Amino acid sequence: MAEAKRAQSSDKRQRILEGALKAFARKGFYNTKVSEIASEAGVADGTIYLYFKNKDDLLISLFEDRMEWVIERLRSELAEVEGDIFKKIHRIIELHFRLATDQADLAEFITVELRQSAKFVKEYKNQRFVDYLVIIEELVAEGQKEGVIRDDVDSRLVSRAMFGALDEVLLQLTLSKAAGMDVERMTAQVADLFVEGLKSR
Amino acid sequence: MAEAKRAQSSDKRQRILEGALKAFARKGFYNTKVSEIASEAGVADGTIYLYFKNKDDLLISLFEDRMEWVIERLRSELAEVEGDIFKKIHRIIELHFRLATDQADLAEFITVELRQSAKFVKEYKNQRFVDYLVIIEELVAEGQKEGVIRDDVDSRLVSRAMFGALDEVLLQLTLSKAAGMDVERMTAQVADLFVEGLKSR
Amino acid sequence: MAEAKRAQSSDKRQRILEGALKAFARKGFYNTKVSEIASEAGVADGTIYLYFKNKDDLLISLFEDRMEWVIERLRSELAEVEGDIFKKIHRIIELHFRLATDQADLAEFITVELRQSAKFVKEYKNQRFVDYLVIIEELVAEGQKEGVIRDDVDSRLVSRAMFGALDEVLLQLTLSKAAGMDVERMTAQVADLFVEGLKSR
Amino acid sequence: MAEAKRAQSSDKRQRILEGALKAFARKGFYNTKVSEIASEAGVADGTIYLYFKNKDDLLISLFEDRMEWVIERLRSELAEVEGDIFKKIHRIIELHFRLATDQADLAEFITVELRQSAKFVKEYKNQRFVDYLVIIEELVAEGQKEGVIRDDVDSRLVSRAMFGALDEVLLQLTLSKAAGMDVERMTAQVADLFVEGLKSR
DNA sequence: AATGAATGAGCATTCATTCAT
DNA sequence: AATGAATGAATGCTCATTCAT
Repeated sequence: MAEAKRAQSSDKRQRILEGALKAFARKGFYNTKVSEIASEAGVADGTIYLYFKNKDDLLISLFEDRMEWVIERLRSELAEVEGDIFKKIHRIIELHFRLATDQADLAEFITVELRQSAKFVKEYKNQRFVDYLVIIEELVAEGQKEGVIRDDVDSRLVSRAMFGALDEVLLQLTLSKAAGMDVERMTAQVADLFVEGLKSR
Repeated sequence: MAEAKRAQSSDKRQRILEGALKAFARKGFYNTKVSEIASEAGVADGTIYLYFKNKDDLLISLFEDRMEWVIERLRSELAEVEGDIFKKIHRIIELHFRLATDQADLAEFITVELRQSAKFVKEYKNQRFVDYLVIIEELVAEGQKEGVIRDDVDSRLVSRAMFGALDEVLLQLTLSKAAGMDVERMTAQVADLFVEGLKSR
Repeated sequence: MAEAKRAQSSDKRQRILEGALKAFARKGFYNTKVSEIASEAGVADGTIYLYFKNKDDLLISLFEDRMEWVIERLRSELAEVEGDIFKKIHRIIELHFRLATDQADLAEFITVELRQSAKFVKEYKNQRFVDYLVIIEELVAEGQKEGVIRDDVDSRLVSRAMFGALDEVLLQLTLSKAAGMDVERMTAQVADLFVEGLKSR
Repeated sequence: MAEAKRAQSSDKRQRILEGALKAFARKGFYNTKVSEIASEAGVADGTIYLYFKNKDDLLISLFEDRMEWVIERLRSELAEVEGDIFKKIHRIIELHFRLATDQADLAEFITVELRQSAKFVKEYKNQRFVDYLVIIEELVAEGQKEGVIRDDVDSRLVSRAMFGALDEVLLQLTLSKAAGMDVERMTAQVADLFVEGLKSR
């Protein structure tokens, strides 16, 4: 019974997060009413406040939850990659772009809301996002140690630049839902761009 | 007299735009009250509505105005560059990053608000932003025609990726106001990353 | 419980309508603030919008509600009248004038706001008001069929004229709150005026 | 020159009054912006305040001006009437209804705004309107003295009732602009109604 | 006298949050 | 835990009026 309850609770919490994701993706944080999230989640308005402190907290929790999921997936996929650093970079890019098709709402949410949140939900240092960057950063650093990646670039800077590039392209992918983008080709091109840019010569 | 009046009007419009830029950069569009913009600009609340249809229009007009300025500056600086395509790409990056120190408010505004606006002010196709991308795109295309840039990447995709990278790094520069950043070094590194990535081999 | 809730809701709705009636009667639609209605009704400002779409809708709903009540009362009183058509006309007039003393606010509201509403809330065809007119009209038509009312007048025209006369006198009664008015005498005189005017000879 | 100026001034004042009449008739007092009146009159917004103290004063002045004109016309037409009191009553009614076709804006304005003004522009006792009523009242009193009108009705009450009847029918005429109302027939019927009602027997 | 840009008080409406049930 | 009716602070926008030119 205790588990049942927890399961139920957790189920409700998840439904609220999903509702919020859908709504935020569609209309953005500021244009989404709490009541819309509630109705999307199939719960009463007040119920949301049993699981989240307020609307801001809901946004933050959503980041935590989804970024955690993304990072976990990234880590596990990277672990599977056999081959050199550049293969891994390729995989990161592929995974990033795949979001646009696999998880359109999530892609839209991250690309659009990430910046707002970083800036306006002051007390919140988006740690998950930092984690994501660190994965790239460490990969680059590793490549540098191995000598396959040039030494004259700052790995943090590179991770930022790469994330920015990926995110912007993802945004484009997401917004222009219509066009039959060839995700594979895009992945190949962007990966190649960075790989060539990063190679030691 | 007519000119004086027009000058004064235009002056008031400019002051409102500046007030809006400052306020939006500081608190974001949704957290900025019209009355704050007014007081920042030193005009009455109602005066804003003599120059702009509503708060949304003010945001859009601000984009138009500032992006136009940025593009103009980019064009004129690019025209001055002597040397090959890669020198020009270097200059674009330099100019982009210089925003963080020269025009902190503008940098903050563009990096944070650009995405929101692209998405929620649906009827507004941010033409100026597209213009900016096109400049990069054309540069890449030109390089491809000349044979110095690899042929196997889509110039539009590259322009997106590059803009994303620049913007994300700029955001970082802007948020971590810690002066410590060596803009020149960053410019050099990012430029080199892309140049190497783009070179024909 | 469901009934209790509905009763309470309906109670709140009624209180808002009463508050609106009082306020509109006192200061007119345009000079009444929504917050005044709320405070008169003992609810929060926002609560009004749970029951009415907006201020206009509140006005219209108030008409619907009160005119319905007036008409119901008129119908039931007419049903009680024993005697000829003229007795019934007498009763209509009496009832109309009695509003001034029995329901001063309602009288003031109807006499003053009816015209405004008819004209400016264009999409609203004040059906209740038409219903009221029709009652008079049918009475006249009935009298004509019976041969006791002259045939050479249009019953719709007469109903309009009679309503106008009653309403104007009621307005006077209402505005000059000086109690001195002898409602019975007025009723007698106006009734006699119309009865004599309408009689077949 | 002085006359020219005065003429010009007076011309501007008239144009403002005409603009106000048109605008008020179309949209009512509260929904008409001062700037709309100004543009209708072909003057600047501020100019209106050279001729009228404020928007209320403009409304009052418009009443004064137009009612004065109506009364003057009524008096002169009544003076022309040859025949008994009842002929004169007939003429009053005819004149009243003729407004609907001759001066649609004025008719609309009077029927709709009269009541508002009576109630909400507190300091203003609409003397012109009272004058109008008095004309009817005196006519009735005269008829009573002559013995042709029944003695048992209060002439003030009758004047109110008659005005109300006329005004309501006029309102109907005005609002339903479409229907090819037969004004003459209506005049005849309403006049006959009151004449028969008022006759001594 | 005339203008119309500027003002700023005023107000309808929204919506995150609470709390009695 | 869950509900959803109720709250009331918050704010974008309007428009009568002013006043420098």
